[in-house]
Parts: sequence; C-alpha cells; structure tokens
Amino acid sequence: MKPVERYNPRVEEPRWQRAWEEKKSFVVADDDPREPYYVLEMFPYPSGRIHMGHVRNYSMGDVLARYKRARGFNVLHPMGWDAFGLPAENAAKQTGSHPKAWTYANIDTMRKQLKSMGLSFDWTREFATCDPEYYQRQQKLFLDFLKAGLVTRKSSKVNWDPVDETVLANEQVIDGRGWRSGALVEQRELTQWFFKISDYSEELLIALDGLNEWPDKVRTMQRNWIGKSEGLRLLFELVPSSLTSATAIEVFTTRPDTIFGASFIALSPDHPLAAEIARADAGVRAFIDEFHRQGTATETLEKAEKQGVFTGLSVKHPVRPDRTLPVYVANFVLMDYGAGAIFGCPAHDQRDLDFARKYGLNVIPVVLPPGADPEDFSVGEQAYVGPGTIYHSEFLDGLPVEAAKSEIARYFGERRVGNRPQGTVETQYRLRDWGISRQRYWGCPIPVIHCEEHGIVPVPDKDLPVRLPDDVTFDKPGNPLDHHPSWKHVPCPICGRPARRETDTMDTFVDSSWYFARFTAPHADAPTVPARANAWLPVDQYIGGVEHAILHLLYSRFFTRAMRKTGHLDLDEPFKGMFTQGMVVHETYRDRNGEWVLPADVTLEGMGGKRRATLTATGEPIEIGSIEKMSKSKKNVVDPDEIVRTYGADCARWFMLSDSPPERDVQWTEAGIEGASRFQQRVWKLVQDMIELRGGAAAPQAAPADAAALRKLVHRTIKSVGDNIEGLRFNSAVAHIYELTNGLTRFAATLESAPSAGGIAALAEGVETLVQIIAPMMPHLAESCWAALGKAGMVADARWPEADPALLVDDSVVIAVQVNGKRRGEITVPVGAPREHTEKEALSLEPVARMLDGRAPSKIIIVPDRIVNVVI
RNA sequence: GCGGGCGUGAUGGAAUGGUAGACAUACGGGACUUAAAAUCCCGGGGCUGUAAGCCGUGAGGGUUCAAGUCCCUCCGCCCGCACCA
Repeated sequence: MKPVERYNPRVEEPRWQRAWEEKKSFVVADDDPREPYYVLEMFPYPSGRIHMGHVRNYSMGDVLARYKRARGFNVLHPMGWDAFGLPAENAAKQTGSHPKAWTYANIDTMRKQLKSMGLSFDWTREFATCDPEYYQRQQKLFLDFLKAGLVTRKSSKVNWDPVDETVLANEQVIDGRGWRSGALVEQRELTQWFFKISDYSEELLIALDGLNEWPDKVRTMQRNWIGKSEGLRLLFELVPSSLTSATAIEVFTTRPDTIFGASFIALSPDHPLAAEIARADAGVRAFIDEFHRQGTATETLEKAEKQGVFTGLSVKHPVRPDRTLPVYVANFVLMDYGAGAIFGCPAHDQRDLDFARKYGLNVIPVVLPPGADPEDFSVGEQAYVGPGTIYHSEFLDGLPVEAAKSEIARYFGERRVGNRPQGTVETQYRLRDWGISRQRYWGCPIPVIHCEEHGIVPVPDKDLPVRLPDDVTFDKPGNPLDHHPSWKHVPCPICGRPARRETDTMDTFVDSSWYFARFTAPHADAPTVPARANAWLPVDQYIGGVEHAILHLLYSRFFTRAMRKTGHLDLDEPFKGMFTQGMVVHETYRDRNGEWVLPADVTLEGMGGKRRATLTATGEPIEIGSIEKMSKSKKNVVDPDEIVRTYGADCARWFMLSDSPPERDVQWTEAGIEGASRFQQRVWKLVQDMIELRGGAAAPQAAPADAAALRKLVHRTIKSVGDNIEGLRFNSAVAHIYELTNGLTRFAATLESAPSAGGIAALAEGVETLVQIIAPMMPHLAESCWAALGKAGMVADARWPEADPALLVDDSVVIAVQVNGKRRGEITVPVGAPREHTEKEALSLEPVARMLDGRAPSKIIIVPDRIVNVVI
C-alpha cells in the first residue's frame, strides 16, 4: 500500500464543528415525534478555564447523547453555567474586576473551550444562573414556595468573622479562625430564611428505594444524611427547686429500654433551662460561654473531651420516684436534635460512659449480653451496645431489647405528667431545614421587603426581577448590597412608606436545584412550561462528581417536590438515572526547593523503580510524588486546550473513556494520550487502505473463508459496543472497538496479496461499521472517515448499525473440558449438540482418558455450549 | 465510632458462578531503514532446565461438580458521615 497522509485533527475538527453548527445538528425540537431522552452532565462553575475533570464528565455524557440520537431518540443535551458564587467576589477584591464582568468573561472562555471539544450540546438552550432572566424565575419560585408554606424564617447559629463582618461556611473556618482574615470565629444568632426540606424527610427517604438507577453508595449516603430514628420523647419531673420554676425536663431517647440504667440528665449548653440556670450560677455561665467560644469548627467538636457542669437541679426517676438523677449541662448534647436533652445510661452508651467516668456517676448495667453471667457481668471502659436480655429492670426483666422498648413505651404512654403523657413515641430525622440566606453580593436576591408596619412583604410579581445593582464596591468588609447607598431603600408595596429591601442573597445551591427543569423551556416567561417539563423530565441520565452526592441531589429532589406542590411541574424525582464519575488524577512533581512543578515542565525517563524526572529547562532533578487529583495548588494539571491543540479533541475524549472504568479515578499519562492518537491514525489509515482496495482490481472470486468470521466479529462488536455504552461501560466498549480494529487491519492485510470482491465487500461493511461505532467517542474522525468513504450525510445523523442476530450465533463452539473442576483441554462441538455427543467428545480427550484410566466417571456436568466437568 | 467501596501480571484494567489476565500501556525480540522515528509482526503470571505437571485473583476458612465472582473471619487501602442520644 502506498503511504497514507496522516489525519490532521487541527484541520478536521474545526471543520466538523462548523458543519454541525450550520446544520443545527444538535438543536432539539420539543415537538419532535421521536421518543425523548434527556442526558445531562452537571453544569460547571465558570471558574476561568475548563479542566480535565470537565473533559471526562462531558465526554461521557456526549457518548451517551450521540449514541441515543443514533438509536432514534430525540435527545436533549443542554449546557449552562452555575454562575453565582464567592470566587467572583474574591476576584473582585483581589483584582478589582466586577463579579459580573469576571463571570461572563470566564463563560466566554469556557464556552469556546467546550465547543472545541465537539460536544453535541444544544447551545440554543444555554443560560447562566446569574442571568436576570434566570434568577427572576428563581425569585418567582421562592415567592410561590413562600405562599405554599415551604419557606420559613428563623434564628440560627452562624460562624461569624468579626473582621470581615461576614458569615462563613463551615469549610471556611480553619482551626477556629476565618480562612481569609485569620480572626477568631464567633457564634452568632442570625435570623435567616429556610426552605422546609424537613417537611419531606420521610418522602425523600422512602423514594430512595425507587431510584434503582442510582449508585447504592449515593442512596446510602442520602439515607444516612436524612438519618431517621425511632425513639421516645420522655418527661422527667424536676425535684422542686428555687433555681427554676420549670417542673419537668423533656428528653429524646432511642433506648428507653435502658431507663433503669439511667444515672444522670444532660442538657445542651443551648437549652433554655441551661440559660436560666446560668443567669444565677457563674460556674454554669462560664461553662456555656466557653462552649460558645470553641465554635462549631468541626475539628474542635471531634476532639473535644466530654465535659459538663452540675446545675444544682435533679429529677425523679420516672419509674422509681425514690431515686433522683443529677442534671448537668454537657458539651456533647446538641440543641437542634431531639429535645436538646438526654438521659445518660453509661453502661450502654459510650459517650455517657465517658462522661460518667469523668464525673464519678453510677454505671448500672441493665442489658445482659447473650450467654453472660448476671453475677459476673460488668462494664469497664467499653459500653455494651449489643443485643441482649434486660435485667435489673423490674417489670422489663427477661425481655429482649426490642420487646423492652415497646413495653416501656406503652408504660410511659399510659402515665401522665401534669396533663401530658410521660412518654410519646416519636420519629426523629437528622435532616435540618435548609438555610439559604447568604450575606453576599453575587447571588440571587431574596425578593422580600421588610416594612415596619407590615413585616415581611413579598415583592409583587410585576416588580420582578429584583436586580442586583451593578454599582457596588468591595473595599469594605461585609455585604456590598447592605452598603449600597440606595438599593435597599424602597417603599413598602402595601403602604408605600419607607421600607427596607432584604439584602441577603440565596445559597448558590438553590440555583442548581432546578436548572435541569429550566433547560426544558429556557426562554419561557414562567420558571417552567409544565407540559414541557413533564414531557422531558425526569432526566434519563445525570452524570457528575460524587462530591454532589448529598447536598445538590437532595436539594434538587426537594425542589422537584416543591415545584410540584406549586404547580410548576408534575413529578417527584428529577433524575431517573444517576452516575457518579471518578476523578482525573496525575503524578505530582516537586523541585529541590519543594515547590510544585507542572507536568509540562518535566522530562521523564526510565521505567519502574528507575524512573527519573528532570526539569526540562535546566536539567535539575525533580522528585516524583504521589498520584493525586489534579489541582492547581499542586500544579499536577494538564491543560485541555494544550491537549486539544496537540492531539485533537477526539484523542482527549477517547483517552478519558478508554483507560479506566468511568466510576473510578483515571490517571492522566502522556503514554495514554499518545496511545489514543496512535489509534486515531490507525483508523484513518485503515479507511484509506479500504478506499484504495475498493478502487483497485479485484478478482471476481467469492469471499475468502475468513470473511465469514470477519462478519461475525463485526456484528458481535456492534452488539457489545451498544450494550456497553448503554451500561456506561465505556472502557469495555473501547476494548471491543480495538478488537474489531485489529481484526479489520489483519483482514485488510490478507486482501492486499489476494484481493477478492467478496473479501472487499466484507471489509467495507466492517470499516463502515467501525466508523459508526467510534462516532460517539471520536465524532470528528468519524465524520472525516465517513466523508472519505463517500457516504451520504453525516455520521451524526446516521442510524446506529443493527447487529444481524444470525451472525451473533456460531455454528460450533469451543468449550473447556474440566476434570474435577480443573481445565484439562477443550473440544469443539456444534452449537446445541446433544449431550451424548459432547460427553463422548469430552471423554475421548486424551488427558481426560488418561486421568480416568479406565474408570467410569462418577458424574459428568454438561452446561450446553459452555463447559464440561468430568467428576471422578 | 458508623456506613460504603476496593484489593487480579510491570501498569490501567477484562471476566451472566463455567477456559483468569480480554483490550490497552510499558517492556523484550524480530522485520523495514545507512540510522533513528513511525509502522508492522512475535513474546510474556509464577515454579519445575524442556514437556507432562504443580501453584496462582490480599490472608484463612466454607458453600458448590465448578469461586476473582456467593458466605464467614481477618489484614490492608480509599471514600463519605461523624458527640444525632
């Protein structure tokens, strides 16, 4: 064959991108009669430039979208921007740029980058969440939720940075200090807006069972996050005291069966009764103040020792009025779970035991482990939390734990403290309402007005959107909206008197909680067009990082229900299929000063343990470090633009899909991307060889015998690649494509010496098929090959090839023959051969006969067309 | 602590309970070349000199005609949540 000119992605890729755009290949119509299919990848935050994680995410989604299109679906595959957020404000502070200008400039850059990857997005549906057209509808949703009773306002603790005068998220508090100012963070009570997600705790939990196209891991994480537990709310009567007028303390417990082991009561430092005691008791006051100083920074909580202070109060044991229990304030009791107070049973709860040991409280075992001797059993430093039989517990004695729980619940349910039942069975959830208030500029304004006369007044629909002012400054700490000279001063919509606009903006998680619905009608006046939303949703396949497994997905599930309640759509679950992709990782490199070095600046030599790295510019030795997620801070990043420029988008896409299962991390390597590039050229060469063969003189003889085998390979590959794409096993699909390519290349080589019309026809079918099945992954190369082969139209519009069922089955099959489960040889039998035939063939196999040595086998297992196992 | 996942050649990884290591990468050998690159072909889990054979999917046990796959115990690594009573 004559040498083939190399495929040049730099020329071919932009050409096909223009062609798709001109033909509006991926613009989707809502009234298309074909069955709808909605593929969505998590939209990016416009941080500046796309990174390899995006390349991986969008490559996967694009394969599925293109494949489903080829299978005859009307595919919705949109893209937008999660564009509000703190980095824009930080950039404003650092560089003086305006958040809006910064964000839209980033979007322009990233859009261009995404377009260079040849992704089949319907760009006519693009929006950014910071577009007033988007956040106007979000404000409308907020007001509808407010009207429907799904929004509430309450006081809540926040991390307050006294220097920056701002609220910090938990992850912005490092060692109890603000991440930017370094100031000690304080706890402050602030009145904030909340979405009542907890109204849906049970529904959100139950519905997880139906999400069978979600990873189990994600469902489990959500289950734990919702954190349902059944228990008893229980009243303890206070021993009358001059310290308080209160008469009882309410606690929540999931272990009412251990009531006879109770030895103290502990109140949260935030408990109202604790506050009351603290007013008169300096010791308690000091304890509570110290607790508040320590803050909610997670590390401090985790390491904190169990500590408490005695209040001077005591309560009566609810069954044994002769016993009293001391009441403490303890640092490990949470105010916002259960009743903000507990009874401590040290023998059967580790925290209570730690506390009891520290303060010398009784440890009374009341659950006897199976087989333990009641005379001998005692609790040391390890609380016993396992199953067992209740003892030392009067009428509960002898009952197993679960039975004792219901028995004691009934007992307390019948008794009264005052006019209330002493015990009430109750279900508790860990899930809290979703606080959405942020004291920030670059977010969606909360559309309410505070009037002295009329309180909270919703902004009337006609006044929406509440636009962010452009003329803000970031030179002062605090919320720029609050400093703005005029923005917040508005008349009350009811009385017209001077009132104050809400200056808090919404958590950016709100923006991403409904964007998937907006894509179904991105230009509508209302948040959605319900008929369209109902037709497209739920998203058939959602793809994104596992870091959003809890919050984003849970909030979206809540939003879908809230939008159903307010008439914006009519479904429960937004995402039918969910897939969490792995990260892109890379080796790290450091120079002799310990500074991180970019992979692009490093030269690598050798292999295995002998690998060496040097700085390309100077030859300075470089230390090769661990393999970690690509991050700017460790500089182990590879710029997608650079890769597209050097190898082309198709190679980047192919490599992202080929090397690892999509849910696992993939390691970016130079060798890997070069392998992709080599494959690209092989396909191109194969197509060129094919064209040359077709144009040459061929003997009119029938196809060679192996043409039949080739056709089988072709059709089996159609089947397996389709199945693998459907199952999102892209790496397996790639492997099968390699096998086909290897088969075709070898076959083409044999035709070279003996060209035959039949052989060329078989090869042509195979090559065309190859071009079609690589199209979802390497769409540009596929178009170039398609055109070179003289096929009409574009591959992007071609139907997926059909596997001929007749070619998927073989006439005969090679099956393994085992003796006692060990493989001893193989035989070839016709498919569906009768048992007798298979048995005879197997027994006549030399090693089998030798091992049998004349004896009769005791058993012969035959799995037709699979395996024979001769048991001696 | 609780929950989830993973552990297979030099490396990434394949394998509805049915021939372990597909496919790729790296490596070695060969062809082509003045040479190199590129390309093409061949090789490869370990042990026993070859063959026959034996061993082999983190370790140990079990279920089964048959286990990488199912069950139990343990070890290691990764991820998530974490004082939720």
